[in-house]
Amino acid sequence: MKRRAICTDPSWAGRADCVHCAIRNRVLFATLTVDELNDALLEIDDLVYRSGAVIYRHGEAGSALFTIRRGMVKLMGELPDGNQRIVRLLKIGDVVGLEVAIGSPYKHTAITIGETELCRIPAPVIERLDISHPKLARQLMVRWQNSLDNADRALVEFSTGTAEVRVARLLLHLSSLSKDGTCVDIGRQDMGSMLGITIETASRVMADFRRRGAVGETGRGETCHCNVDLLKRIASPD
Amino acid sequence: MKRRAICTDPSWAGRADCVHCAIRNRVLFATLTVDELNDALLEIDDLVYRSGAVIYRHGEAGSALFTIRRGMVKLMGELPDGNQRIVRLLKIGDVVGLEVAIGSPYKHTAITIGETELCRIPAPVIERLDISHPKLARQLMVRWQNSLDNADRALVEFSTGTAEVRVARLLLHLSSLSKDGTCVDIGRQDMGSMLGITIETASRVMADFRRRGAVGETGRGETCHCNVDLLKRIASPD
DNA sequence: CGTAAATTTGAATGGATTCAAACGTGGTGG
DNA sequence: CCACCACGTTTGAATCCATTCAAATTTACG
Repeated sequence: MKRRAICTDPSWAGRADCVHCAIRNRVLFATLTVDELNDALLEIDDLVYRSGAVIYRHGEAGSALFTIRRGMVKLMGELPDGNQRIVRLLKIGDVVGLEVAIGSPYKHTAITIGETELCRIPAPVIERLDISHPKLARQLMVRWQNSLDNADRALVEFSTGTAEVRVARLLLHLSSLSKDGTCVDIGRQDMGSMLGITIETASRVMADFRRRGAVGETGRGETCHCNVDLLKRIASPD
Repeated sequence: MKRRAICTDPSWAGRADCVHCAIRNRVLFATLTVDELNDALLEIDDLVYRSGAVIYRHGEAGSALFTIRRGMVKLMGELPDGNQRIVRLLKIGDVVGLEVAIGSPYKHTAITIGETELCRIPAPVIERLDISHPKLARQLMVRWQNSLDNADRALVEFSTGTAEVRVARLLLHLSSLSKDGTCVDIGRQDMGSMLGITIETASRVMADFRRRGAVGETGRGETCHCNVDLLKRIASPD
């Protein structure tokens, strides 16, 4: 189930437009002017999904793409034999479901990690803006390249080396998303699915990291503190 | 070293334009008209690289992108600690170095597999066409999505499961590029680098496949014949 | 408070790596 | 033409890392 909300950001709660959005300079419409935006505003919803909610499923005809305002989204790739793997983790400012911009059905199943707030942008809005505002096309291309960089990173960093090295690299990646060393604890299941290892191995490595002081508790159960220097040394042994 | 050639395709040898190109409907300029193409023709070179040649290196400022007319290209991703991994294999009709279209430096090191013929398209040509012909922008987006699909596939199919399963899936992928069951033999080194396994393991699996009749010789040393049905059964065990 | 789900830990197994050596092939120079 | 070297491939044996299966423990939540 998903809950409808007209913007839950405290700084501009109650407004239904992107103009005053706190993360506007980081999202798809960064290059559009206020006037240009007004066309699209009426059709853009701000939605809050609970943790573990399915945004869309692999193969569905894509009717909209999304921008992440808060939280995180995992894209799941599925094998013919059933078991699946996390292909990418998307964070604040990232676009979910970019493929609908070229009329393609969704290529993954998108699931939220933690309570997540999304702006839902219907495909026709993109089409319309695309024709009238060539700058948006460039923004879309930048997004595609960004996704591609992430995908390549998942291959090179998160699918190569020992389990220990992979976990270290993932923790470094997650902690780089926030200023301080804190990073969201994404659960052993997701960790394993992202790194191509089992949940038991992920758990063992994390337990070992805790013993060695590479990670520590932050107090809140959802986050953990990372010893960046030590993790870096583990991630690329000289 | 690379050798300059004004189109080596026998069917239109000697011509210096794309209009009569045998694979034009599969490449970037498929949607452009003859008139629209004429602007760009003078600056587009047709180049033949020998096997194992470096087209460009990771981090270089991208001055051009390329279309593959013949042969194959591997994109190498590099880890900070030196060792590298094949991120993607590009085939006929694919674009190499798409990132220069948004002004980015090259994200990989691109190396040819077998003698390979490329059309070199300078970045300014893309920029110019992009402004005057909005259809090209869409073609570029389609290419990006294509690369993304390949990247995701590398993760889900080629980096998950046992070595046996991965090799089977790679052979199926390679054989799907040609009509019959033949597929280019990409060498154990590349095979391992693509699947995240060692050359010894790749060699052992291939030897086993030969014994079981999953692959056979074609006579020429560069290609091998695949038993698609058997490989499919190995690739996804029920 | 009690049940379901996620995490942790242990012990045995298995698959891939590592290190080593043998093999085949293509090219170079005597 | 053949010896010789370089290079990629193949095969073997020992080791190591991750998985599997199982059980215990903790956490989340109605």
